[in-house]
Amino acid sequence: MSALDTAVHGLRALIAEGTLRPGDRLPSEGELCEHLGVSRGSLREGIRMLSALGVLETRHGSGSYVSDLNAGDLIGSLSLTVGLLPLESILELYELRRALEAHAAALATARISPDEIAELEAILVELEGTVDDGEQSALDHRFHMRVAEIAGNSALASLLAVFRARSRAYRIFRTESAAEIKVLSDAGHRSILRGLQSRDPVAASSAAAGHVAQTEYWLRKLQPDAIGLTD
Amino acid sequence: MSALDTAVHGLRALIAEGTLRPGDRLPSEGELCEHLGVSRGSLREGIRMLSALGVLETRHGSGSYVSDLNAGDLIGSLSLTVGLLPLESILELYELRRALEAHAAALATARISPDEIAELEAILVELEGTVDDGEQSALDHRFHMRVAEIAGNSALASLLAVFRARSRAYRIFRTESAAEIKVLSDAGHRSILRGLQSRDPVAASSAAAGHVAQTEYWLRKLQPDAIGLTD
DNA sequence: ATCGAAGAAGTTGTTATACAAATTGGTGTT
DNA sequence: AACACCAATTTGTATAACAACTTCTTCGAT
Repeated sequence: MSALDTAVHGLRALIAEGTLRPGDRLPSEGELCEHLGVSRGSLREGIRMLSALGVLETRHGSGSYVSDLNAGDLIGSLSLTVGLLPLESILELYELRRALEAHAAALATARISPDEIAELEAILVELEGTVDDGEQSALDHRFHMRVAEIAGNSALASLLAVFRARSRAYRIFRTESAAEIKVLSDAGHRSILRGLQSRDPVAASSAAAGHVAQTEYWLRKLQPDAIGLTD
Repeated sequence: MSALDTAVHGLRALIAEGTLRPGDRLPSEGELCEHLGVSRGSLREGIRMLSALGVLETRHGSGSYVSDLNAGDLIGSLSLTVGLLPLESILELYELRRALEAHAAALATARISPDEIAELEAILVELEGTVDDGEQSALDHRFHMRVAEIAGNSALASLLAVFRARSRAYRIFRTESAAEIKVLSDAGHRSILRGLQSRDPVAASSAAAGHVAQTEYWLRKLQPDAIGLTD
């Protein structure tokens, strides 16, 4: 077993067995080196691996701390890498997104409050009133994020946030089909909101699925044009 | 910007802009240090972060290589950390799993072949004939994994594999309700397979959703007993 | 007594150096 | 052509030293 493996497994074990709990500060690097029997360099590489995965957080001059271990944050650690996926993988993620957005919409119908309905309404009004592609993208993002948050499952919201972050890189609102896209996109959002208002989970989820499928269709169609900045 | 950030962003940029492609070997650590202007230690920490996320792979004595960048492998990198999540998060993941297994079953109805149906049938026969909890868990795992693979979306299959890996830690087949669980579990699997055989996506997906919901119910109910080995 | 500045101690961040361990490619022998 | 061997390259590991930051204590002024 390599020194790096020793460090990673050792640290992970300290958390898994409860010796270190979320929020706790790890012993200093010096102590951990002695405890695990590895050099400081190897230990630091191990700490970095776990911090890349969202398990640890390090503060310069203070120490390393165990993160709040929740599904949402751990899933969020994927956001650094999804930007590297090729278009083929993105389309796979769209298929997932379709199922997840539909599920989120269905869950949201059961939990949404009048205030939240008004909030979504306000977002849509603003979205329908703008033609700037950057604003459209941002408001579209906010609308879907709020629905996912209202659904009340942080893992679901994080997963959708990761997927959407990647999708936004392909700016379909900037293509020559932008006008047509906006009309159908606005209608799709309205349809989702109607489903939420009437507390009809089937209507909301099918509207969400249809909306994502529509976006996916445009992305496939405009693929050559849309691939712009990978950020 | 810290030296570590310089290293991570520098490496990521080399991949994002296409200078380094999947399968390529990175320049040696010495060259990268000079190119990025950081020390070897900082560079190595950066490489470790990206390898923890499934973007790079390092071979002792040979070099570091860019991984096959696909959604499945990147999602698979979560498997190291989901084992650290508390039960509360696991139940969130179950809700996701319910939606995803249902989606996978629906997709599978459209793509499954007669051979694959026979394969699933064989797994169920074996599963129904055993009472050993380890075998039951393994066969249950194989059945669901095959369905996810047949669905043809590697990101979906990986995500479900990650979730299921965590669920298996809570060995509900070993509780005092094992007998009752086995009867309903077997029936649930049969129901899913019937949906696949008849190529009825609604039947298959609702059977899958019901099966997961049933498992989730048992986990909630047996929570105190079931929490055994986290590994 | 309270507040604030200064400083000491502790911790992580970064670099440099040296050597061990593994792979790779070539070389020469059979 | 096959094999063993060696040399070069590369990653793995350890150690040392110092910089940068945080935290807490101490001390002094108000």
